[in-house]
Amino acid sequence: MVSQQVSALERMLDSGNFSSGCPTRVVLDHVMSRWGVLILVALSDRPTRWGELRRVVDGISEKMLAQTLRTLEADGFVHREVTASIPPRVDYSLTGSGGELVERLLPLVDWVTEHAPAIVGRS
Amino acid sequence: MVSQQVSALERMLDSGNFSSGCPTRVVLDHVMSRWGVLILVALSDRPTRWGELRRVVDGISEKMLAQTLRTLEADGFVHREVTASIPPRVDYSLTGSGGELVERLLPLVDWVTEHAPAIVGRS
DNA sequence: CGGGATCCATACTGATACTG
DNA sequence: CAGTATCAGTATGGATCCCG
Repeated sequence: MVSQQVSALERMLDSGNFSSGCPTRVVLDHVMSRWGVLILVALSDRPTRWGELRRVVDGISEKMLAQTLRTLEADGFVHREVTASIPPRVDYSLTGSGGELVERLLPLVDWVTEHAPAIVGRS
Repeated sequence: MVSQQVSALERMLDSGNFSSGCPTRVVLDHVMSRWGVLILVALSDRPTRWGELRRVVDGISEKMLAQTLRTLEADGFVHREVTASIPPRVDYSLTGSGGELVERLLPLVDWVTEHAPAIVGRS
């Protein structure tokens, strides 16, 4: 099934969906942001600690890691669990909602991973 | 099938995949950009003209529309067809590669569209 | 170890004007 | 109609320092 019954274009035009500032656009901006995707994919396997995320998401600044995690937490995609110890420990994991989202994100990321070399190579 | 055989986290750590500046990251940034997603989804239905894209992708500036289209064209996801007439006419459509990509993009966008109101509502 | 606060550079936006 | 060019204002991201 390549297409959908009601075309995406129709839905974008009708009913104010996809209008600037609508809920869909807001969430899409969070999820599809440069770092949002990578963090969600990194969490798809298992709960991960702050420092581990920082290493695995190559190139992210501490600011953007914190900011993106807070946004994803506010959206209900990521759960933050603090263990009060010395040294302190914070684990991040996907919520049920986050899991559903990542389930739909991985096929896309996998496809890009597979085809990207050929694409960039010929630019 | 919620998960994959080899965890995404492992793949992010191993083999320099997902390292900053790698082809996957570059293409991902193009596709997952604020406007990239919306333009690709808008084109999923049928070839679309410049002016129509401008209207359907609410809030985009002419500058970003032109820039994003050029990037997606360079990546081989979008085809640009000029009809030399008066008035001039330019149609944009998905390439085969772009179609495969959008096929994996739509389930994600659909899921977000369905769940976004509840998410933003409780923030 | 897990952040918060701050400052600076860049990227994006919006408006306007101009072209083939 | 389908763009390109330019400029000024703003949002976003990165680097660094600091703290519990």
